[in-house]
Amino acid sequence: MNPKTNGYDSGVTRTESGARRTYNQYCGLASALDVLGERWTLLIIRELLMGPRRYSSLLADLPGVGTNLLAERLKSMTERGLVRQVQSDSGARMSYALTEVGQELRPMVLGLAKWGMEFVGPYSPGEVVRPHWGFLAVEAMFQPDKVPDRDEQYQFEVDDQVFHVDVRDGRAHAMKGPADAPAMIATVDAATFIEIGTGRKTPLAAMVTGKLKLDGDIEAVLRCCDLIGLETGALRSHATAG
Amino acid sequence: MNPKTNGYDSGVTRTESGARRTYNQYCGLASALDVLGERWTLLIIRELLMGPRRYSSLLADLPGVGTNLLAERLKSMTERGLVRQVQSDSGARMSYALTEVGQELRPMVLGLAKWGMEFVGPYSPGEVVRPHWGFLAVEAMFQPDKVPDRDEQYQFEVDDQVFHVDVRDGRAHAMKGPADAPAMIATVDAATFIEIGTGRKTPLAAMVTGKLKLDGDIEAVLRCCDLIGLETGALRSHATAG
DNA sequence: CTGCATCCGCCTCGATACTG
DNA sequence: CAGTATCGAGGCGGATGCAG
Repeated sequence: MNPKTNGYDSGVTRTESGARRTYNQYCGLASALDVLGERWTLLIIRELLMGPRRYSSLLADLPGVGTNLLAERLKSMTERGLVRQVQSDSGARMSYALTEVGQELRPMVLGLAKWGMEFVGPYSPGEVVRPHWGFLAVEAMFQPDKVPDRDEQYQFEVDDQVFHVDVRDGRAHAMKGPADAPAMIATVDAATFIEIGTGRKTPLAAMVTGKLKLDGDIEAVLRCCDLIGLETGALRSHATAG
Repeated sequence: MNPKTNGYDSGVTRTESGARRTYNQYCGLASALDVLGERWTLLIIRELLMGPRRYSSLLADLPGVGTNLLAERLKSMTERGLVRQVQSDSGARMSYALTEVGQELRPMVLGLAKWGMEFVGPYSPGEVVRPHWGFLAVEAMFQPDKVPDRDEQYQFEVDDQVFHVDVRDGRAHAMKGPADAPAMIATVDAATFIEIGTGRKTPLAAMVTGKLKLDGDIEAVLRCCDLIGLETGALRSHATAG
């Protein structure tokens, strides 16, 4: 509409001390991306969504980040109120935790994680996998309209990490740690777990190759698969056949 | 062997033709960010969420992007199946439109836009504003539990753009173009509209300074404000007083 | 050892010029 | 109008330094 003389400054805003690249747009999404859009930021938030983490722990689970960049991102996120430093439970060392504002990103992060499942290819050695990412994957895959009627728990043991899904009053929640009385226990390695989540591998196929072990009531297994949107046709017929 | 080039770089995957920086993580979010995380990509999707757009139109509404980068992003998004080229309604020229996969990003984009509202400061001349961003702002601000009982329409005229909210059967939808029978018409400039959305300015304050004009039933205005989460206390008392 | 800060090479980005 | 080509600047990644 206007010619190019509408007085903007080329999309880059610069200050004396910290040069920071902003979109310079008066818009909620642009402002959100000014905060979150730089490299690694949302992955750091993904890590912190599962609880407070130490600097070195973040560094270990985000290979390639570079220590200076991680420190700079954490500082920036702290200044903007997404992250705060908290006392680590064991000792006087500090951990980083999400603030309320940071926690508000959970639904969007989960939505992006689910959306991105479609772009996850077959697992290739050399790619980084962490078992606790399966926790978020399960949370992202919840089908709100498929929550079982009965209250029960499903436990997942992914590599060395244990978490469970708690179904209660028609709602499902993902929780860290073991369940009190799991109706089903799935034991699996992290890569296979993600691979099943993407739909590239069915639970049955993973069981056949020995990558996945399922203990407990077969009906509970099927309800759990329905809850997280996994295909159960082959598994169902296999169960009745076996 | 050169010690700097031994092995492979973690975090960077390189192919012969197009070098592309990926997180190299077997995770849905990381894959999503490999697709969406580069600069300008999500802002291009924001533009396309409101309908097909021409190349030059995108360029005009994304100042600072640089033509090469816009072309490269559109090509990449087309290859990945987020975007496709469609026939423009007027003439044989091509426009860019979101595919089904691209449309699936709407809730996450709206969520981020709403979240980012908190980081939008007061409007400073020099920042870019576009009236159609108000369309997305309204969509992002919908309070699903505050949809009015009665079916009605609210029309918004932001600079030269007209859109409306259609309330029907307990659901609200944002639509392009004028309403059939609007119960309320708001006329406002784009900057003020976003400023109200962020909560930095109340509708009443904007009316007093002449930036916002509200026509129609005062009760409809109040219902509309409730629907999009705007503070109505002062407006309500002002209406009864006047 | 943890939690950063500094330095350096490279790749992405942004602006301009240019072409069909 | 719809891009492609080019080039300088700076963000990013990796290695290293250093204080507590």
